[in-house]
Amino acid sequence: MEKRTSILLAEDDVNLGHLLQTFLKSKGFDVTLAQNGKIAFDKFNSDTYQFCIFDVMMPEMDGFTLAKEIREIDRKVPILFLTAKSMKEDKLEGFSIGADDYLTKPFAMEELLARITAITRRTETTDSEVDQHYLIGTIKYEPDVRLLHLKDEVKKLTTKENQLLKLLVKNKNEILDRQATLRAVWGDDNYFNGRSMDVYIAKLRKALKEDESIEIMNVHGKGFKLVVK
Amino acid sequence: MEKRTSILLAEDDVNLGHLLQTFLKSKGFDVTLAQNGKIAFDKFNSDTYQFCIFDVMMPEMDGFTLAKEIREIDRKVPILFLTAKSMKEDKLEGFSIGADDYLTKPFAMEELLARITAITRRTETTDSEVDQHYLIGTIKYEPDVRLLHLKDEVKKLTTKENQLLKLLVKNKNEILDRQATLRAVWGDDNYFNGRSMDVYIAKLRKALKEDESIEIMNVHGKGFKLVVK
DNA sequence: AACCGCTGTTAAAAAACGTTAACTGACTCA
DNA sequence: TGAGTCAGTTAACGTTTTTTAACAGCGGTT
Repeated sequence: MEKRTSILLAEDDVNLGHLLQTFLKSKGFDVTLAQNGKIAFDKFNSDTYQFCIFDVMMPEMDGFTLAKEIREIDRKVPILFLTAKSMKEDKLEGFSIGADDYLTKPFAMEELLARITAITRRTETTDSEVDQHYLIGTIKYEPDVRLLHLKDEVKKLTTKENQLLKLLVKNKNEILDRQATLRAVWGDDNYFNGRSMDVYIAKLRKALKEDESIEIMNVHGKGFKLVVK
Repeated sequence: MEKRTSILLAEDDVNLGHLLQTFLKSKGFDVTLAQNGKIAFDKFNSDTYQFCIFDVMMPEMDGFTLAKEIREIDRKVPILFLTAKSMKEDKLEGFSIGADDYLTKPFAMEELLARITAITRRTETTDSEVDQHYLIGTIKYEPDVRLLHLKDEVKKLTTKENQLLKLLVKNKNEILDRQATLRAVWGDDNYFNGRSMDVYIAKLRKALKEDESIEIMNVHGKGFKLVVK
């Protein structure tokens, strides 16, 4: 079976949105269209994307804010901004957030395609296994199908377990920020969601405890860190 | 499992950042990318790195300031600067801070690699065990897993105990500056954090007291010094 | 000696986290 | 339609970690 690069496209202009979606699909990409930043953020956190294209100006949540939120939990996924303004400050702000590229409207479709392929070629050597799977110590983990291959069982993870573990794994050996995680997985970082997250951390620890070398350690006041000795 | 030299790369230009990250990863390094100096400083203080590459010009906190802060608490970790300017004053300022090398943009990837291997070869003789562990007198200490191997117990250190002890050990036999430590571990050097630090010094003294030859001595008004007789 | 800022230590208070179990709402399926 | 299941949240209780308070001692200065 052949899997394709999936792109998350956040664009509030429905006309342009559909146009781009149709074009990119015809070029062999899986394209998910989100009407605004909030929807895009939710989609990013519930599925897996290899690439992001964000319009800068959008209702609910603009492209910059969206990118900032995403960068807190994923420092690698390529982000390309679309903007009507060509102001340099905008560009600077975008790049300091962690943009990989920029395109000023109006632009040619082929131009967009060229940038996407340029960026994906750059990143695909290292990690971009399109069929995502990880090894946590000796335990195989497939986030896309939410499966954890234990010694004598294949454990099916729930949505929340999977979202949380995916973030931990993507940020292995680094601190996964508590607030950012709550916003990404629970949508809001209030007290109760915090407690809920702690419950899920306990569940994951239990699920992973068959491999002694795996530890989800707490960094007081900051977040959690997945370490494998 | 095989552990690799981990590099902290502070670069605000995401294009270049990813490019370098990808390249260095392909060459066998663990590379953590930070978008600006502040993020880099936090990462440096919560994880362990064998090498630093800092862009000089960055938002939030520039490469020189970052290096200065780090040099106050770690005088050994190799720092290599990337700069667009080739001005001699810059070079001088960088070297006076304690830079190990310099690279002026644009540069060839292989050039960077050559400098890194040159520097790591130079320093690895002394201490660079990639799998970090220290001996404080007779007590084994593993900062990455926050463990202190005492005579008849393996003590788990808390986040703060570990951060503080790591700094003391890295600055063994030298004065660990009070203000710099507070900024590194507590983020701010106000009065209460100072008192909190004194409490933690007391805790560490208690934890290490089984080995009579270890002493955390105070240097009035300056800071603390870990000495092993 | 008298003073004042700095440090040592212990205890209490306050947050933050760990864990288990009860609860809730949604869905399933006889 | 109503018992059963399941994911997720909330409650409850315990523990750990960190901060703040309180008091005592120390070091340098005048």
